[in-house]
Amino acid sequence: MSDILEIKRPPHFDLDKIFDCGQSFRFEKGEDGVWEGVAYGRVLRASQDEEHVYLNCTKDEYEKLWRRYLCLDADYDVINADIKEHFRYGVIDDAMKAGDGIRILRQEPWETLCSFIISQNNNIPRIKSLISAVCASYGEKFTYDGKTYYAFPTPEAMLSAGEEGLKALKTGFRAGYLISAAEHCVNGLDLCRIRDEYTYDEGLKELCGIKGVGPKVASCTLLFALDKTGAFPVDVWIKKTIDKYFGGHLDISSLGDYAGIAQQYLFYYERSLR
DNA sequence: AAACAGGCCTAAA
DNA sequence: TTTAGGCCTGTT
Repeated sequence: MSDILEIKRPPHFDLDKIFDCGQSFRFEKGEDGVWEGVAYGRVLRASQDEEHVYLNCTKDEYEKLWRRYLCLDADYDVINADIKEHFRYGVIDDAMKAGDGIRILRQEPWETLCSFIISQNNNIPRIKSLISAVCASYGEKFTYDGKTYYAFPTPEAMLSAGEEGLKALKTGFRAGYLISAAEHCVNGLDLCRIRDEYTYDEGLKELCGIKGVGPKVASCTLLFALDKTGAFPVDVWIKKTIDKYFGGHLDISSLGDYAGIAQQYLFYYERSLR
């Protein structure tokens, strides 16, 4: 077994909500209560109790990668206070209470883009199984702790899989969209540059230039991977929320720098009512 | 059986 | 510029 790093569990941090709120698709909770998944080409195992969070990494790896990935570098008291200032409707209080503990992960840009391309017109179990199939077929295989895992395929690997190769995995009409995204990335589209140098609006415009990427997929990529916490993805659940609590209209530009985190609270809350 | 699932594209007004 | 159908596949 590898080293286990123990860190103090901060307020507003709950692995169950983080991995179950719909932002990521490659983590599963084991019988032992440990969340396991592959990100950035490595296996992460994470568990928690009241006081601590436990991670299968060294202090160095934590500082370099997982601290940021898990968004343990952010102060959610500050973020939550900002959200409360920007939302005047009562539902936000219920949503923040229900969703307390969610953190917006910093996922891999390319993987996130593809994941949300795959998500369209699809349900979550199927999204997960499609992503898993794409990784197993075209991702780099590696071994960790005696078990086999697959990284998410690179844009080059996705391209060489070809539309037919992806369709064989039952991705359907999304296969062409994945190829389109891969072409953009292989031909110079630098997602990290969108993260580091572009505004939200510039990033949205750039991503929507990819065939098969519209406002929803683009804003999910901006929010879940490219550090644009102001991005506010509107899917069917958020549409429902807007109709139900906001009189059918919501001026997204007035919601502040953390609108996307509020969106995730609202999304989680509305789904919890099912 | 028909509708729907964490949208987007295309064609047509 | 906005609005309806259609789309791969699977589940209810």
